[in-house]
Amino acid sequence: MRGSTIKGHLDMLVLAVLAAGPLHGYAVIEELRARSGDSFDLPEGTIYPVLHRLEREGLLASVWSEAVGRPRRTYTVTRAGRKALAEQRRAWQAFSDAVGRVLGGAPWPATI
Amino acid sequence: MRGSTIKGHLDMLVLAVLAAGPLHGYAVIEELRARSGDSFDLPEGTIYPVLHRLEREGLLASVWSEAVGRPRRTYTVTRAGRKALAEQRRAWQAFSDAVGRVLGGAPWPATI
DNA sequence: CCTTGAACCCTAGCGAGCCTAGGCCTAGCC
DNA sequence: GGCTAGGCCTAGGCTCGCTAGGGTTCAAGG
Repeated sequence: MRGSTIKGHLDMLVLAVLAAGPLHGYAVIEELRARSGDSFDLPEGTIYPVLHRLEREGLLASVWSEAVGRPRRTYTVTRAGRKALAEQRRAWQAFSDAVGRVLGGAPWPATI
Repeated sequence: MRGSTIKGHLDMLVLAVLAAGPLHGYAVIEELRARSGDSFDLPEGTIYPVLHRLEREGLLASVWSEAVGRPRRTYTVTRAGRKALAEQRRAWQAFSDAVGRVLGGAPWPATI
């Protein structure tokens, strides 16, 4: 999954894995890779800025923990974050459905 | 559908509507809007550059026609365009499935 | 007649956002 | 000592959709 097919949906993906439980940044990358079945193999330079932005926007909160000398920053989804995630899931569904209709060639959704 | 959720998938969408039959640029916009159920309402400044690029890449071919004084450029999908579309459909399916797995929370696809 | 709006075409440049490419630290193994 | 894996970070590049502007003809309305 190269070339940024992901564009515009990354926030949702990060929020989704963190909604299942707090993780530190590096673990978010591994979790995304695992859940997607190796489809999403994102570089650190992609994830860290997203985490920082989401925290700045109040959708994530972070705490520093000390694990055997190594400092880690663990992120948790805030209440606002869960709300945003729910909204983004809806948007994804709408987008995905719309793409499906265009690809399917049907001018109107088959299921009304 | 604002904010470029579409990013990275627009080529596929344009190829898809043109694969159903030749259209001119303006009609591509209307067809995308119609098929998506008003989800994709793209400005001309988005579509025209894409059409030009796809033609430059050999995925589309165009002819100028004269319709009652108004010149039109009608686009057709080339053989290479159909091949690219097929590939992009596969990529979309893979992407969409991967997103589904991440959102679903399953580390492995439920349907093997 | 003149304006408005729809149907068509086009392009320069902005801006959001992902990624490349670098940098830093500790722990553990050879 | 050197190397890898686990962890953190950021400046800047590049891609690409979109904004904002430009043009034309035709039909309708004032």
